[in-house]
Amino acid sequence: MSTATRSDWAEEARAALSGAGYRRGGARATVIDALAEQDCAITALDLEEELRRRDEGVGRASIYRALEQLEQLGLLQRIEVCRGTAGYERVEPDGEHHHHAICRDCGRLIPFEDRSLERALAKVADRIGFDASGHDVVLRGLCDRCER
Amino acid sequence: MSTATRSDWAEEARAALSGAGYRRGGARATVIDALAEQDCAITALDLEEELRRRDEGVGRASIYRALEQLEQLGLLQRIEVCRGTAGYERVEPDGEHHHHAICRDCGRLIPFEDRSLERALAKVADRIGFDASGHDVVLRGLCDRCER
DNA sequence: ATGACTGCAAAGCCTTTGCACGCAA
DNA sequence: TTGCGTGCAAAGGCTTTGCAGTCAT
Repeated sequence: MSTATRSDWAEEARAALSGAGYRRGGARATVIDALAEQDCAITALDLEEELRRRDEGVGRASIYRALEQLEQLGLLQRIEVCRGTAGYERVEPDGEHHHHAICRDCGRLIPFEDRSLERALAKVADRIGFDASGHDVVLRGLCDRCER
Repeated sequence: MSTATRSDWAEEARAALSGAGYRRGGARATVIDALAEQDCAITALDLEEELRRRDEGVGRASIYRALEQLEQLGLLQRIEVCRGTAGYERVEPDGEHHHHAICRDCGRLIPFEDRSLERALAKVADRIGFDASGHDVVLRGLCDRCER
C-alpha cells in the first residue's frame, strides 16, 4: 500500500504549477483542494456544483482552465465517464492508479486495481514499440446492483 | 487467425437489424457498407464526409442514428478518439477485437491485439464481480514517428 | 506597473431531437 | 395504408474562447 496522501497531491500540484511559471490564484487553489478530496473521477460540472454548494463558487471557465493545466502537467487524468462528458481524477505521485468498471445502466463508477493487468499493459506497449506514458482501461457492463 | 471477413460483418448487421424489427432503409444500408470497409475506428463526421465524397451522401442525423442502433445491437464499439469526439468500429462476430495506442502528438491510432491483456481483463472482471460485456483499453503516449 | 488570473457571456463543436416527407412492408 | 426511415434545421450539452476587470508579483 502506498504512503502517499491526498495533501501530498495538492502539495505536488502547487509545486508543479509554480515550477511551470504559473502564479498563485484563488480559483485554481480552490479547484486543487477540492480535487485532493475526491475518491474517484469527477466531472467539471459536478465540481462546479460541489464548490457552489460549499460557497466556494468558482467560474466555470476557471474550472475548465485549471483542469486542463493540471492534466497538461500530468497531475490529473482525464477519462470519459459518459458519452461526451469527461471526468478527472488525481494522478498519484507514486504512480499508483486504478481503473474503472462503468455500469451501463446506472452509470456508477466502480474503481479497481490489478497488478497483472498493469503488467500486461506494460508488456504490450513494449512489444509494439509504443512509448506509452499512460493508459485507460474501462470495463463496460452491468454492476451488481443493476444485474438482478 | 480469424476467418471472418468484412462482408460477414455487413451480413450479420443486416440480419441483426432485421431480427430486431428494423426495416431496410437506404441510408442505414449505405452506412453499414461503409463501416464494413473501414480498417479502424471512424468518426461520424468523417464517415459523413467520406460518403459525400463518394456521392453517397447521407444525412448527418441518419448517420448518428445508424451508429447508435448498431452500437446498441453490439455490432459496433464506440471509442473516444479525441476529446469529445467518438469513433466507431466493427465488433467482429467471432469476438476478435483489438485496442488502440493513440499518439498524443499526431493523434494517430495504432491498433494492437494481445491475448494476455485479454486474459487479464477477463480475470479482473471476474475477481471484482462485474458482469462486463466489453472493455476499452487505450495506451496514451508518443508514436514512433513523433518520438524522435 | 506588468501581466497572469478570474468570471461572465458568447461562441464552438459534436451530437441529439423535432418535424414533415418518402418509402418499405 | 401504416408507421418506420430519412434529411433538414434547430436545439442540447459540454467545453472553449473573448474580453474587461482584478490580483499576484
